[in-house]
Order: sequence, then structure tokens, then C-alpha cells
Amino acid sequence: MPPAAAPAADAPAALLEAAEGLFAAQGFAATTIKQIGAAARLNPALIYYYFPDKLALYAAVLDRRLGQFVRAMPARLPAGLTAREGIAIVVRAQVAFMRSSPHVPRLLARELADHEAAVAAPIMRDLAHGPFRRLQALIREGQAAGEIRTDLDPALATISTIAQVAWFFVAHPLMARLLGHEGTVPNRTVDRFTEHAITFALAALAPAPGGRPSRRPRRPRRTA
Amino acid sequence: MPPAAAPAADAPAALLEAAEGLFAAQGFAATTIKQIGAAARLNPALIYYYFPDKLALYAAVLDRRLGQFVRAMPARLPAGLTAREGIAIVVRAQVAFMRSSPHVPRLLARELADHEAAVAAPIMRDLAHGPFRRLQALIREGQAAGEIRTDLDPALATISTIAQVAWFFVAHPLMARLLGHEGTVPNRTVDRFTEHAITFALAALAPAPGGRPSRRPRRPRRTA
DNA sequence: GTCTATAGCGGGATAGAC
DNA sequence: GTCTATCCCGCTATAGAC
Repeated sequence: MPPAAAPAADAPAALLEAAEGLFAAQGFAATTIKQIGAAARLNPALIYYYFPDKLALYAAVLDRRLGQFVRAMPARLPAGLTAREGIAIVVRAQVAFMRSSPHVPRLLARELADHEAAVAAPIMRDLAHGPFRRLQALIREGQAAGEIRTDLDPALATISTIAQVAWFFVAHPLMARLLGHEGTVPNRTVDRFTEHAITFALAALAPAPGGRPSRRPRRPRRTA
Repeated sequence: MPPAAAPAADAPAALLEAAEGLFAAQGFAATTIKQIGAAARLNPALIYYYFPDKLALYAAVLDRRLGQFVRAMPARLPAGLTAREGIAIVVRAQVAFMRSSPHVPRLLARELADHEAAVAAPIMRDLAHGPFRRLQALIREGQAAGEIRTDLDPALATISTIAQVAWFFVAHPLMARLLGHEGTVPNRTVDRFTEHAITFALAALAPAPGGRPSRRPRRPRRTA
């Protein structure tokens, strides 16, 4: 084994790292092979030794940052949770996801706009079929147990819950302005928002107080 | 005045229209002058007669769809509103904004990722200084009047409120999957979500019921 | 105002030396 | 595995005819 001094010196990792930053900042089309080589301090032609083409490099970047995290999500949601526990776990996991690399929110924003591209589709499928459906089921169970108001559609309530952190990070430049920061929202404000988002969602979902029943349950109308 | 038969036949408008669709679908860098000309059924060189260059065309597209709507927002929020009225107005205006062209959500998603670009900055400034600050002030007044729970930070509560509709549209491909639709979320589901978002926010902001006071304001605790 | 033709540049990708 | 040199293509933008 070589001494641990070598600072992450393997070429494919350096290319992925450099490409991630450039793709996030400029987008796929605006980023050139030569820029990536320069940022990685490697010869640009190496990209074609380690990856079939530019698109494959992009797909590898996305899979590393978005795909891996999304696929690891279900393990964070063991069986037997209450809805309130599930909400707290999911919201905190969203924050961890968005902070797992400074480029994640922008990569995500671009993929949301580019959804015709095939790269984003499997990741979105995993998100929808995994944590989203799970949280929705927890909310439905919470309604049956009387812990959650029954006039809310579980799917829509799930969206409202996860929208908070998602939008906070994806619209980061807007959030920074709204919160009065020039550049970036400081870490402790992100932490405060995380706890706020959990409180906000739990308050919205709490059953209407004592005497007055919650508004009459909406007919289970097809979402289609 | 010419007979109303001519179908929007002025060239600059046709170019803006065509460019909007292509920029939204593919992004600025991936869209070519020739594609725009072809989509507008006009000679591509005309772009350089009506606009200085490609970037100026892009800026014009953004200003037409995003800028104009944002600048018109304050007029929707007259003086003397209650916080609850303000929330309903802002949420419905967000939906109207997102529906004002089918391309708005994607244009917005791209601008959020591209915030280094100068084009987005003034629009975000107007959003932050206009409707966002206004809603925040309304919530603060609502807290003083005892209509809104006082343990929530008005700025964070504003973000949570507007995040719902913003995320619903920007993450549309994800929302469609979560709601079980193959392609697009149907209009009546969007309408249901609009009313849901108002209900959700108002429930989250309602003062804690009678005896028990709202939870004490959380100390800013570091999660990191 | 609209069109053709093209200049001039920079992109992705490859061949092949080392 | 890494690097140089380069091909070929398609892009933005312009010149100038009509």
C-alpha cells in the first residue's frame, strides 16, 4: 500500500470532482472538455480514456452525487415509525442530502429542468417509489391512528412537507436575499430552518383541537 | 388596422416565442440560433436584426415571462390585508405565475442554477424586496394581533409557505410521479393543490389551541 | 426587412507517440 | 496511462445582395 500522503491522486476521481463543479456552475452544454481537464489539472484527453464520452462523465457525476444518496434513503426509514418520527427523519435527510456536496442543489435544479434527458429519470423514479411513497404511507397511517388531521390528502401533505427543504436549497440565491444575506446562508440558519420545517409540518398536520372537528374529509377523489 | 386574421405574424414576437420554448427545454447553451429560426419558421439571421446577440434574446425571453410578472405582483397586495388574506393571495398568485406560460417553471429552474449569470439577479431582487418582504411583514403583524403563533420566525414561515407551490411546479416531473401520473399533472389536481397549500400554511400558522401555549422558541442549535 | 453565403472560431473526439 | 496534435463539425455572427 502506498503511503497515505498522495492527495486523492487518481485521475478518474479528480475528473469527476472537477466536472461536478463545472457542470453545476455552468450546465452540461456550456462546460467544455478542456475546462474539465484544466480544472482537474489533467490532460483533457484522459476523459476519453476513463469515460466513453462527455455525456457518460456527466451521468457518472449525477449518479455519484444524486443516485447514491437517493438509493441509500430507504435504509434511513426502518419499519415501525410513527408519522411524526418519519417526518423528522425525512426532513433531516433532505438537508443532509443537499449538504452532501455544495453542488447538489444546482445539479438537482438543472436535472429538474432537463427532465427529458434520460439521466434524471431513474433517480426521480427511485425518489418517488422510495422515500416519497413511504412518507405518504406514514401520514395515511397517522390519520388512521388519529394523530394527523384527516382532511388533508396524504400525497399533497407529503409534497408540502418535503417542499420546504427542497425549495430552500434549490432556490438558495433567493433565500439568501430574503434572509438578508449577501452571498450564502450561514450554516446555523440552515440548522434553524431544518428544525423550523419539522415544526411547521407537524403543526400543519396536527388534528384540529378538541371541540371543533377537522374540516370534513374530502371525498377520496382520484388524483388523475 | 389589418384584419385580425394574421396569426401573430410579427417577427420579433415569433422569435421570442420560439426561443422561449427551446431555452426552457434545452437551456441557453444547448439551443442554437438555427433551431430558433426553424421553430419560428423564420430566417435565423433575423435574430441579429431584432436583437444584438443570442444572450440579449435570452434576456428578453426571461424579462417577458419572469420579470413582467414579478414586477406586477405588488399591485396584487393592497394595503390593509390580514395575514391570512395575504397568504391566500400570494399562493394563488404563485400558481398564476407558474401557469402564465408552460415554460415558466423550467425557465425558473434554470435561472436558479445559473444565478451567477447576471440575467437572473434583478428578477430575484424584485422578488425578495417585493412580495416576499410583504408577506413576511403580514405574518409579523398577524403575530402581534394574536392570529398567528408566535414561536415561528416570520421569514422562515414565509419561506415554508411559498415553497409549496414553487416546488410543486419546479419539480413537476417528480410531482407527476409521486401523484401517479405518467406525464403531466392535470389541471384539477393543480387546483386542488393550490387550495391544499393555503390550508396547510394556515394550519401551520394557527395559534396553538387554548390552554397549552405554543412551544417555546427553539434555541438555534447547531446540527453540524 | 429578409435572405444567402461564409468567415472565423472553438467544440468533441481520435490517432498514435511515448 | 498520459500526452500531443489534429480532424471535422457546427456554432455565432457578419457582409452584403435583394
